[in-house]
Amino acid sequence: MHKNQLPRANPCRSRSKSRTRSFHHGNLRQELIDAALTAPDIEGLSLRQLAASLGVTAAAAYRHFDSREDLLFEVARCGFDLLRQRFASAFDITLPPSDAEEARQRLIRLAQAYLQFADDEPAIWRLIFGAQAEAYRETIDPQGDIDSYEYLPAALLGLYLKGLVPTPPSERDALFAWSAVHGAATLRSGRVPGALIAISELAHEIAERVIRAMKHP
Amino acid sequence: MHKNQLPRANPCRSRSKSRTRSFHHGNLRQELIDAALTAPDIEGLSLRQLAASLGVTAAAAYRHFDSREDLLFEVARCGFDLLRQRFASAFDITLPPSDAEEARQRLIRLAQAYLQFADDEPAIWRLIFGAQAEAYRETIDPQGDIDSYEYLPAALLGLYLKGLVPTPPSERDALFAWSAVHGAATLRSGRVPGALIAISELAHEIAERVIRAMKHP
DNA sequence: CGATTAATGTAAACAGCGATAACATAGCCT
DNA sequence: AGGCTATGTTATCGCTGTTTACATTAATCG
Repeated sequence: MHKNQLPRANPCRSRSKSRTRSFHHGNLRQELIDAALTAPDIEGLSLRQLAASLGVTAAAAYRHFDSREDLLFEVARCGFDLLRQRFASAFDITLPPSDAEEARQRLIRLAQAYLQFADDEPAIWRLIFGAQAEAYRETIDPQGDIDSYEYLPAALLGLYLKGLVPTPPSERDALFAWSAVHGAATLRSGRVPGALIAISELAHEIAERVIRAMKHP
Repeated sequence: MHKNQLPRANPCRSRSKSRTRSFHHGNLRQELIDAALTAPDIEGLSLRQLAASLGVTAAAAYRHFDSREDLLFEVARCGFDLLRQRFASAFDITLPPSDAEEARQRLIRLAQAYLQFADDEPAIWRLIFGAQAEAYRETIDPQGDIDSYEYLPAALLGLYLKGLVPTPPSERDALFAWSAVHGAATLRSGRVPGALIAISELAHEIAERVIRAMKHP
């Protein structure tokens, strides 16, 4: 008596046009999530307008979500997955870095992925790191095999393995590095004056300083 | 024909019970702002409930604010001022640091003030650094003589003056330092696992690393 | 195949919201 | 005293999230 045995394609950002045929709808639920993901202000979304934009009544959405909050929660889950995918294309976490230079590049590319995501998807960024983010983050378990939180420690460990820093990275090293990147992304997305450097440059800058801060214990 | 000639006490967090006597109200406007400042979820506030909590109709609020957004804007202004006051009590910006140790302490205390504010006033923190923060920050000019943005550069300059770092702080040094502190505060307020160290310890850690990152250009 | 049932849509209603307009009164100024 | 302005109230509007009752489609099963 499980809830859903439908062949609902990939859970996030499914490209499937569904069965397209004139069924009631096909696969609302995912289309609602997808539509929300592309909205300019996700948290400010009106459920009625969202439903209407898909040619459907607001009440129809309640066949798939308990409440507006529940919908936003699922949107956040997909948002997290999109971020994780960006991390995944920054470097292959299953392989160790080939040399010191690649270890450094991994950190830079990770920072860049973070900053670029905040830039490309400000609405999603605000949703998953904004006001109610705790609630989401505490309850969301990773979609794929690899947790997003593993990438940064992995990158830092690579620095140590290739001799760029003298000691194995501690949890605090990771926390500091994450703070620096997250803060930079936040300030940038908030258009704080002075934070508007080019992303690649900013990523370099942060990575270099993070490494430097780890050099002398 | 200026808008308000009333003796409305201090603009932010006035303790005045107003004229108390049974006038229509006394000084709504400020009481609305004050009540909003102490709400657990400022952005989610209902203007009607807020007004009702002061024994007043919602429409009354529109005698003092153009809209709900306008009210939140003023609340944010006061929130910024509260943060500035915390900075002001971290150190006296009008005096140079007495020695190297005090220069270091200034940075630590500044970071601590930042983190403590996020901890003490999470709702205000979310309001002024949250979703629509850009709009607020772009339009709000400093209440007092000294802009909040001056403290961090001043603290970094102190490091240089007392020989703790070899070069004068650049704008990027300030940006990186701010990113680190802001990111740490954000992760902490978001209850990110691992970010829940004691504040004073965290402030130390960040300050030390920021200094370290500035040492080798 | 045909009937039952579950899944999924609509329509109508509710209270609460931000906002506006019309009206009432308290307190100040001349 | 008389009038003006500031500040409140009441009534109303359209929109929101949410629920209820009903309709229809698609899947299941004897």
